[in-house]
Amino acid sequence: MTVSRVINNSGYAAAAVRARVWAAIEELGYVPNSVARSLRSSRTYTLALILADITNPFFMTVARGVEDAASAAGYMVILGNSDESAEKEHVYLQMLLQRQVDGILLVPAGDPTESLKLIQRQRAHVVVLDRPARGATVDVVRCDSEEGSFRLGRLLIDLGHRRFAVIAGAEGEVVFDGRVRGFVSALNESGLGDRVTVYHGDTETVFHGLTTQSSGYDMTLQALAASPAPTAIFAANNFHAIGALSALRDSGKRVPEDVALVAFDDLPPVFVTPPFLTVAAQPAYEMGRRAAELLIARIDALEPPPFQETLFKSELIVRRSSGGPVTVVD
Amino acid sequence: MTVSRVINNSGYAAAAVRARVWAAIEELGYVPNSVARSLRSSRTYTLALILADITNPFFMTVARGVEDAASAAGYMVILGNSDESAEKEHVYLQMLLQRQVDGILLVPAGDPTESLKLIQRQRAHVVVLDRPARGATVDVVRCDSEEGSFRLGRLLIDLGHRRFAVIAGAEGEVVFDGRVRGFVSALNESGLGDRVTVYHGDTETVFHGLTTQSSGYDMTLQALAASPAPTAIFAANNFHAIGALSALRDSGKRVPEDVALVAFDDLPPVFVTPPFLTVAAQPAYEMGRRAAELLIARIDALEPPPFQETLFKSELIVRRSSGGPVTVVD
DNA sequence: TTGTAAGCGTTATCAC
DNA sequence: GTGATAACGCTTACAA
Repeated sequence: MTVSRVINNSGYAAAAVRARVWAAIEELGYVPNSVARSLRSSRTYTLALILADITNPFFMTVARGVEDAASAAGYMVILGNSDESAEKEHVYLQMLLQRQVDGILLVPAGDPTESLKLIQRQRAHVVVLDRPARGATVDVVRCDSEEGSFRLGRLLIDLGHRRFAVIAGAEGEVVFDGRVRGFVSALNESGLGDRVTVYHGDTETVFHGLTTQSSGYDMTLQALAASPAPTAIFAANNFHAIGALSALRDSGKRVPEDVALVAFDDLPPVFVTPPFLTVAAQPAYEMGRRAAELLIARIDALEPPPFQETLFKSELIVRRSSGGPVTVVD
Repeated sequence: MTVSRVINNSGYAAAAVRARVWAAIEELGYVPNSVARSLRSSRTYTLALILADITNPFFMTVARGVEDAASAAGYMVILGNSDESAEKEHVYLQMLLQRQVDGILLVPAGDPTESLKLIQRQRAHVVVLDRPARGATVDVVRCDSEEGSFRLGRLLIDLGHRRFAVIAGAEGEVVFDGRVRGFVSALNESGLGDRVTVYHGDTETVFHGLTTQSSGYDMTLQALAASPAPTAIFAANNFHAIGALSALRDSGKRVPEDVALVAFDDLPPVFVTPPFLTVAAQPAYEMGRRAAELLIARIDALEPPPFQETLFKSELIVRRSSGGPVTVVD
């Protein structure tokens, strides 16, 4: 007991005793057992981060933000890749709740209600990351994709484009839906709603690096074959954009001279030389950090603060791929 | 007790009782507490992965391999970024050992002996990843950088190059040293050892995305200013390579027509379109997976298998940046 | 200022 | 087949 008090620096302990305790700790190489501590205190100082795939540069950056915030507050982070499978997510959740993690940062694979119910029944804390959680009572940290996509649409319109293609993931995926909606509503607002064709990948291609990329490739070829062909393409995420770039190159189209290309989601600047794509970039690191901070604040809070949705704005980064003003005869 | 037996499917339990137990579990939403279980069994089914920076595409891929192997075996993974700081590594280690993780996958920031001593004193298991652990009794999983770099050197020689620059991280960093050594020894073998200048970044630039990139940029400018100027450059990692590409572009040099460029470490294909760099690529995913499998095998082993070093070969991927045969008058 | 008792939720052991 | 008992290592509450 005295040792416990010394280690935790709580309660009384004579200076002499304290010194002796530390000496003994040093000599014996004693390491406190946090498992026992957790059992007693029902606090593990452990968070979990469930995301689609750490291999996606967006999530990788989010993860770094989460980890930084967590470790600054003395928490550790367990990582899980759901691969956009609600079932995998469910399995992770089970394991995590058994482990009594203090909180979970969840990028939900599908409809989050089931998962949230599970989590909240165990009285664990959650923050939903990157995606909306309609009608649920949780903290949400995400980026306003709709608004970012809207601005990309406006940009293309202002440059003079009048024929558009959108290449996106499966219909019904919240994230893609928001992006498509934002882009299209910019067109609608200018009375160009009938000048756009939206291509959807299948459910397999949701955010999976190579898969999504090749799906982006295929859809771009389709779009280019249409008549009249689009003069501008909006790729709903970075993998799609890369696939689109390949397809355009293979079709002998120059970007941006022949076809303009804009995308949602930036690639970290280290990877692309020179940065080329015009994008609406999500503040991935900040999102991760904020989500973790929010979660920790909720965990530490004596009385639960009201739930809130933190909506980041994406940053419009205009680079070469969107090109300059064009004159479209149509 | 009976409940415990039913849940773990161990020992006797009448079918009727078992059914009643499961029914009750369902009804009450009972979730077993693995913290208590761990306290009792001194097994947490948790691994830790300490790496330099998850934001590095190499480590990100390693992490995915680790996570896949771990979750397949029922383990969870705690992630830690050391940022190449031995001190941060030490802090993580302390926390992890307190948490009684079953095993640690360590990409050591500096000399690993201290860390290994710490880990082994707690009777936790370790696998050292990506870097050698000279003279230590541990499992090591890494890639033979020296051999891969050697082959890149040979490639350039065979193409006819006779003036080389090497841009690398700080001298004394094991990883860079190996790569430089491999490359230079290829030159030595052909009597070209005096035709190479090796540039070293400072210790700040070890594997940190933007920092390393800009250091690669600077070193490349230096190399190009030398007289006679190199006709081929070897970048010791992917960030250096990207910095080199920028510097070459900004200097008006075409790659590979004016200067050939090869690099160690590939970038995942999603990041680069079209794949352009000639590289010695490490099998990052496989390395992570294998390391985790090895660690788990050791944890589960009744009697400890002998320690082993698993040395992967890097794959030589010849792409455009190395160019075709050249005739160097020198 | 220090130490005793009890309990956190499991499971190994052994009686019933 | 089932259940009582103790123990894993810690901390809260209270007694000395």
